[in-house]
Amino acid sequence: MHPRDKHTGGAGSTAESAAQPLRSDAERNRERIIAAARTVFGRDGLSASMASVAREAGVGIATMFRRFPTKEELVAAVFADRMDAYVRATAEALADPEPWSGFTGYIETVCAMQAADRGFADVLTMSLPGAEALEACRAEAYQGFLELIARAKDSGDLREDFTSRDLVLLLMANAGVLSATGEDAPDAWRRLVAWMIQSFRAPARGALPDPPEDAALYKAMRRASLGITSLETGKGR
Amino acid sequence: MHPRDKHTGGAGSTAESAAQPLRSDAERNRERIIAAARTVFGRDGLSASMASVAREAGVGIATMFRRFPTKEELVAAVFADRMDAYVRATAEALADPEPWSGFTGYIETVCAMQAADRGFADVLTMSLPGAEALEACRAEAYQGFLELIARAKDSGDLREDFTSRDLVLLLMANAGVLSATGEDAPDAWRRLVAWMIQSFRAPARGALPDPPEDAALYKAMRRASLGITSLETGKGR
DNA sequence: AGCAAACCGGAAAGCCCTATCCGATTCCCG
DNA sequence: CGGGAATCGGATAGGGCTTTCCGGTTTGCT
Repeated sequence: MHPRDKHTGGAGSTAESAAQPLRSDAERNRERIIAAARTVFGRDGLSASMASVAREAGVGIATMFRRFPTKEELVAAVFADRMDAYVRATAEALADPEPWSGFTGYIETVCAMQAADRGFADVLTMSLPGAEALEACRAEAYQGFLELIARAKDSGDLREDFTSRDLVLLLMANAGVLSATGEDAPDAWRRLVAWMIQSFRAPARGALPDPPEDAALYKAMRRASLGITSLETGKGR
Repeated sequence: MHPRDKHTGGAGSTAESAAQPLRSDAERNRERIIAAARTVFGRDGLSASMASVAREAGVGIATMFRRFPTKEELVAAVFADRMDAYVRATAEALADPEPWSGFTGYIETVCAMQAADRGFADVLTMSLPGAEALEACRAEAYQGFLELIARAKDSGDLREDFTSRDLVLLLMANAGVLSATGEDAPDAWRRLVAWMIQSFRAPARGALPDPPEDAALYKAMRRASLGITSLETGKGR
């Protein structure tokens, strides 16, 4: 009766906590893979290939897929701590006695996190259906952000027509600026964010087109999920 | 110069030097390729492969490369008329007696053009060193936009700290929103643009981080250009 | 040690892309 | 209407990426 049998079966792997301990060499490789993925995803975004991560890690391709059968599992493992920080940021923002500076500080923090890691910028603008832990964090942060919005509106600093979807819009816009400017203008995003934040401030300067529906945005994020295997084109009648 | 001849029938195509008329079947295929590219680039952006265009056009791959040895040449041929419209938009905006509405109308028009064609959205945010005609149009439109800015500042409607680089930033941000939302929230971009335009309006609501240097932005656009073979896409892309 | 399970990583299969080659086909003009 | 030249497009070479398979190696427990 070896406690170390075939394992797994059901338990996924995302939450390694309760899983069977890996053999020492396997665990070592796992760490190397995650470290390599952190580097590669941070530099190239989530579009980086699994093969390039394996190369960077110096392990065989098979080892890569054995440990992380899907890219989403790898992404979940790599960005778990970033997502924790993401959630923590809402708590910190809510701790700010000043509603408006809490609100703007949060937005700046999140956008800065995007700027610091191209992979994380991608994570924030696409849903990863296979990584429940990440999605749960996203939902939690979302709740916190709703609270930030409410506080900032109550204090009269935030425009009444601001909605949580506007943050998603900003994250997508920021991701666009970041991926376009890259290393060449690493602070360009700060200017975009500043423009937006000044516009969010009450009083309103005019009407705005309606924001997209929640469902539509969610759908968009899912569609974008992971160009895993063949971007999305595949057309060809 | 804008008089880019329509190359209908007789002579003159985009870059073919002395321009000897193509044989009828060659010309027919050329048109089919451009039409197909218009469709494919519009749907998938410039990251679409040459092969997929050839497939869509129903011609052999070799025919594709014979007519358009580089992707940039194809892009130039496909978006020549779009770029003309792009330049024309500045003239129309300058014709508006109201400086502010001319300014905002121009921005909205350009962003709408991005929304209408993912390929064009890419064209506007990356430089195509190999497509001189397009780059010339870009430069011409740029001059016109400088004029729009001057007028809007003179009338006191536009913030003094707005610079032409802010339009580039907005185009990149808009491209990000468009590629993230796609078909699922096709009007989301309008909200982003409205937020930004309201922020551009004088009086200023606060200081802004410095915009990126012109050289840095140009470098970024060049880097993004069209990396020989892959990278993004896939961006993604 | 000694051994079996767990693990490693190269190789291979399958798919898509770029770019070039070359025999077969089509066009155009005399 | 016939022939040479311009074109066509399948085929091929060369790379990447994903995913699976399998013989050889390492680990950990007895």
